[in-house]
Amino acid sequence: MRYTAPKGTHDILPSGKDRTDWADDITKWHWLEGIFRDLCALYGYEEVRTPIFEDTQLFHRAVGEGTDIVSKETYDFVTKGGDAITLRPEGTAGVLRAYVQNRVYLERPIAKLCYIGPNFRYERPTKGRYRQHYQAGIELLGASGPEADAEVIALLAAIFTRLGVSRLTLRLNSVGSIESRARYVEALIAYATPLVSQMSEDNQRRFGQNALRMLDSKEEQDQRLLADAPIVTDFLDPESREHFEALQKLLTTLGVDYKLDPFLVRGFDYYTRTLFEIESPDVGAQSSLAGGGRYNRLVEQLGGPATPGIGFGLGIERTLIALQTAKVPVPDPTAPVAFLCPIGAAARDACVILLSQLRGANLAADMDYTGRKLKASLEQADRVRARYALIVGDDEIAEGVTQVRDMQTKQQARVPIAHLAEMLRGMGGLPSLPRVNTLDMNSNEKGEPGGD
RNA sequence: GAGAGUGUAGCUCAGUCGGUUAGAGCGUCGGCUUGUGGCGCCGAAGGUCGCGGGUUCGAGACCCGUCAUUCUCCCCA
Repeated sequence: MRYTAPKGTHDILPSGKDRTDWADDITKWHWLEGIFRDLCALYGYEEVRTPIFEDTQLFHRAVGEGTDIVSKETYDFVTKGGDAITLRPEGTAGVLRAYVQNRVYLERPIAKLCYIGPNFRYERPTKGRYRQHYQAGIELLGASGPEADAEVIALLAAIFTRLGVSRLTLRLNSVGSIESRARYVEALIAYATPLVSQMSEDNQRRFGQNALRMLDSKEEQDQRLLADAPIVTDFLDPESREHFEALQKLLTTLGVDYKLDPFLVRGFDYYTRTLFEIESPDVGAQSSLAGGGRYNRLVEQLGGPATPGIGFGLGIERTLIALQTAKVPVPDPTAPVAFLCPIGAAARDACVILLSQLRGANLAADMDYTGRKLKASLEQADRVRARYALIVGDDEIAEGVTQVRDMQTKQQARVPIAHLAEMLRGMGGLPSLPRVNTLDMNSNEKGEPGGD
């Protein structure tokens, strides 16, 4: 019996080869996560980590019983102790639960939180859709003004800018308050009632269950029938309208491009007012890379004080697929400064000690353990893209030196072991250049810092 | 939940009308210097042809089943 990863899950592996999918390549993940974390710090968002499972009721209440996610896509189960728990299908509910439970609002009237972690949905996997997928997201709690919306959206846009993706669309909509949305849904149902019999099977079902979602249909007949449907934004209450208009002005001021889309509807019930989504043409049918919106009643619903909030979630796998398709350049993973190439058994012993000393001096180093010929060790040094190969044979041991070979220039120098760490650190980019008398190691390229 | 496609070496894939010994490129390992890498040349290792059954003198190929996987619908990140 050979085991395979469960359906809809995937392994993320060391990269090296560009043949792998980026969504399976750990260096791409590190890169993306690094950009996300840097920007969160820049915008003042602090990380929180919450459990990957919660009481089933939390998700059912927060996300909405009628949504597809809850009605058919959650991983629900009962523990041995009889508790009903659910693997989290999205990030916001758990973060808000933690916010309320720990009374974070008492210390931080404005709480700016970010998170990154796996979510689970039981659905049929396709390109860019996984049963276990990762999202990076933020939540801004306690601020109701349009500036908060603008900041959250600007941060999202900044992530993609820094990643280097273009070819994206930011779609923007407002569904208004719960009351104005209800009025709109009523009007929509009134409009659709005489037409519903001509609509697709799916939309007939939605008509009864979640009329708003009819707008999301990709069926041509549905789109035609709904072309003259009432528009959500015409039903906004005055405050929501003002908020929405102010947000648009702010986005324009900030240079964030967006496209108004009154048909944008999202899968969670908790949204109020602002809704947005980032779309890419590069991920097959799963074009939505990130999405979010405002949820002014959710904290209250979860037992906290009435607190406005807004946030987004960004699909990491999907974003990586889009980056790969768009051939966005990604920095290489860091390489060791030194790779030790021992010649003979005595040299191997000496290299083990030397290796340990280099690492103790905070220099990324590695060595050949296979006992192969020097040629093969140098090939290995080349393969791991080491900046220097350190060649150690009986001669070098006798003299207390190593041959330091610059892998780019092929220049070599005998360097006393006592000076090795100092010299490598200097060549790693720091100022203190060694006074080694032999060949000049003229480094016209400034190397990648060897350290981390 | 529904539909379609694909499973041959570590990876990407050829394999004709069913024909006897299973193919290439890349990768890996070794040789081309006694201790000097990238390019090139030579060589080797590596296969339950996803698995089970069936048809046939003969199956990697055809049929059935099964598992895995990919894509699409639904829905979402």
